[in-house]
Amino acid sequence: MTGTVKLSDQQYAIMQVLWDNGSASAKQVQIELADEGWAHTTIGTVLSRLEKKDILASETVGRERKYRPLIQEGDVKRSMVSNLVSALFKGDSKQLLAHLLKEGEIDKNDLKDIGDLLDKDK
Amino acid sequence: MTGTVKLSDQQYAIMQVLWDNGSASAKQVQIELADEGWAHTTIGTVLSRLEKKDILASETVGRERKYRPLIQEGDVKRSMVSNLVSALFKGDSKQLLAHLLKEGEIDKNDLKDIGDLLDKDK
DNA sequence: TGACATCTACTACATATGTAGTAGAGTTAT
DNA sequence: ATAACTCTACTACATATGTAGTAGATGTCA
Repeated sequence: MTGTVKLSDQQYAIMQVLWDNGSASAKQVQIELADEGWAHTTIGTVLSRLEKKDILASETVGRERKYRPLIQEGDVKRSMVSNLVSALFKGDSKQLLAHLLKEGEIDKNDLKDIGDLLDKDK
Repeated sequence: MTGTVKLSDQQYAIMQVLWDNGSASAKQVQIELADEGWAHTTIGTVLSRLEKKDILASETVGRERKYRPLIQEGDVKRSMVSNLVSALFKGDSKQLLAHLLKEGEIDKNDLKDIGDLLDKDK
């Protein structure tokens, strides 16, 4: 069981860098997330905390300390989306879909496109 | 601007009772959320905090203190879904839709049903 | 090798949240 | 009226998070 993982936006953004790269140094994270304007020490703190919670592991490779995710992005997504659906849509994903349509986040064509993709992949 | 509202699961559950009823007393909330097993004082604390943040208002009506939401459920949903899509799906709602399909949360028939509904409503 | 640059670990502090006890005001039943 | 009950306000405390400074370890360049 992967259990329920829930990350803050900040934590997710940082994990995203690790996922995208397989693993990364604090420096790399800092560079890729430069837009956010977080102090490098802030990134370091968040990384340590995630390590303490076994969400990632770190090891020194040569002179670099590499941070490596211990959980899969897909698992976290599943867990977080599922959590949102439970909390906001009474556990009914179709209501989320309906919401997306109603808010114009997606439209009928998107539905159709994805339906077509499914047919093809099958 | 409604700004960005983000509620914890617990806060959302409590607001949900207010939204469903227009407004409600702490007692009512407590009863409707009995399953959660929260102490009534816990509900009270959460209600006060939400009031302090102008997410709800309270007024004494007769001998009852009624709590009334100051923000709409739709706005909170929009805001929270949008936040999730930004954080997890690079802001692309279609990716969320794809995720739901991939995880089997919804299937092709759901897509079709909703598409039909849209046609009808139009 | 000594001054400087890097990087991580540790410390610090404010806010948010989960959780609930206690006190005090008001209500009610006998 | 007085004891019992109800309800909210206040207090309390632990954990999580956002944010970042400082110190100490290590690496690098002149």
